[in-house]
Amino acid sequence: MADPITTLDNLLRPAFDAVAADAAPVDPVVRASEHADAQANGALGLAKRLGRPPRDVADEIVAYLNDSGVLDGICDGIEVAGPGFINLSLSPEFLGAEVAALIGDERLGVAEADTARTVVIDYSAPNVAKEMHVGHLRSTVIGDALVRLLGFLGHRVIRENHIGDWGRPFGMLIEHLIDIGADAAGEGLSQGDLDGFYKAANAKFDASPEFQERSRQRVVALQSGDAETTELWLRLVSMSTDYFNTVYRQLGVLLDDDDLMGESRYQDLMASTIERLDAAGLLVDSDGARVVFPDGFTNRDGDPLPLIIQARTGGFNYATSDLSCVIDRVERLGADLLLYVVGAPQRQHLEMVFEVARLAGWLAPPAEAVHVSFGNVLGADRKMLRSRSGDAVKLVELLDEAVERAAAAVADKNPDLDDAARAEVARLVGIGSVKYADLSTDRIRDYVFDWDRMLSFDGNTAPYLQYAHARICSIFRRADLDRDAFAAQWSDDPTAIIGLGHEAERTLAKRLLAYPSVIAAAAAGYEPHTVCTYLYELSQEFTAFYEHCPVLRAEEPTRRDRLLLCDLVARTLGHGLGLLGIDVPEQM
RNA sequence: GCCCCCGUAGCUCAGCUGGAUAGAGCAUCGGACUUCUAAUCCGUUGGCCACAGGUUCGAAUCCUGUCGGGGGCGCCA
Repeated sequence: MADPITTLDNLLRPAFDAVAADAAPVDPVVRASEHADAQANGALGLAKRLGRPPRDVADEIVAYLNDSGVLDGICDGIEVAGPGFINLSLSPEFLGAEVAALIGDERLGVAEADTARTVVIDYSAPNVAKEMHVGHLRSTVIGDALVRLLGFLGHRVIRENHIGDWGRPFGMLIEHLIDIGADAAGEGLSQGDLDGFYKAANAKFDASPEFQERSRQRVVALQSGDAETTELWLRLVSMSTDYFNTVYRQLGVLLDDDDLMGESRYQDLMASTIERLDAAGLLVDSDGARVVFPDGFTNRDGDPLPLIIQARTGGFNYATSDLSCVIDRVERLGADLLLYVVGAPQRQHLEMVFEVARLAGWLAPPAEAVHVSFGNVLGADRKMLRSRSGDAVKLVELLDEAVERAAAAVADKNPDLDDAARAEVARLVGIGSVKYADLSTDRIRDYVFDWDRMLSFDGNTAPYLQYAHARICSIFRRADLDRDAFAAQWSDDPTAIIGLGHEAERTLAKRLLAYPSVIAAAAAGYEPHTVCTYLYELSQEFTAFYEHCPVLRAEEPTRRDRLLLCDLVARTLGHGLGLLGIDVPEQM
């Protein structure tokens, strides 16, 4: 029940190698094809290497395949076309048996990774006492999808939420907390008015030299571990993280308090980090600051660009913190893959941090660090998405609006649902739409945020996929069949080969079998949108099947086979969306 | 000034480890509801894949340059 493309690739290799008749192995280059079920393109490259006409080489490979019989029962058509493509048609029996083998497989054909890695995924990272806005949406949603995806492949995944809970602003924030009283502050913060709190503190800081001085002293007290200051700081942090948790629950991501690894957690490691850099001979004094000059980075004037480890004032900065973080993840957690789900502007900084970590020997193969970068969320004007007031859009308000809009759509389209069901569907569809819109385009690009498009039931959207799933559930409800029980009934029956008499069924079977390849590709590139594209194609092919192939009214055994196909589509949709952190409704 | 990312249909996007006439959705126009949810489907129109070179039997895909958009470039995080 592997992807037939993979199966063919493996089976064709010996034939290509035999015709090549030398030691170098040949890639058959098997791809899905419009002209057949699959095409092997490798003969063209091989012909070049052998200095022979491509069609002759292709013919010889086909002859070898026919003589050896390796494709007997698998392919019922092998022919050379065009300049030397080898077109391969899969036999219905083979496809039917392969797809039937998925019925009893909870993993839908996806094997666990050969070598499990320990992966730290750094994502979300909101700032204490600051509102979560759309800027945090992408990191949180993409990171969550990667957590689920890599976890499913059997890797040991460690979630880390590197919240901004330390640094200069905290003197100001703590003093403001004291001024207005912890209870009043708690009330405001628990209601989600984090921006109000931050802005008030900031305004006071700008206006009052006396407040500035208090704030400066408070930072010193915080850094020196003053008990009262620490207690106030902890209150501030916990009020904020409580708020973050409500947003995470609303959004449906896995992050919780156990994943918090804020900047403050690395403060005690900083001194030794600097010592180790010094011992490695990497530290250089530059204008009174202690820096490292990794190769390949230059500043405006073309001079070497330093990574500043310790400022002239003696203070540490985020480079130091990020290096300590690498050490912690590799040495304490035993990670061999560090993923940073961080916006594209941080690229140079992260590359410098990674390079210095390599120079210091902290990031030695097989351990590696990857910047999983992403673009901005844009408004209709193609500029950074802003609220009407010009501020960043609050994430909670965005999510509330998504659910409201979905509720209106559901009420309009399916008035028969009762209030509770409608509210639940609206939640799944609304939140799912926002997440899907974020995940369904190549993350490296900016994307345009458009309510109407993401909530549309047409096109590559969450509602379209969710609707396909709901329709399948509806078929089983109509037949008074439990999906799981029905699948279980046939999962161990080797005679339950699914008949694929209609082209739409055949197309669906091939798509279902391609799931493992898609998951592998998505994981290899840290690209959730690969899964989205696949699920959309699956949904389109399902609706074509739905239009052309009656399920319940079909004669046995076609009825059974179509029900099994429906179940596999529903499971694949549910599973794939699940990997993206999106839930599927039973009805819509 | 240097570096990075992006540029595919009117709009929003796939395709980019090179493969046969470049795909979806929206929008346009024309069809399909006594039939498992028409929240759907089918058809139609629409492209010098930013531009110019190069590599190759073959380039949207790889290389170089140009143009356009965005971002980064020493003591904030």
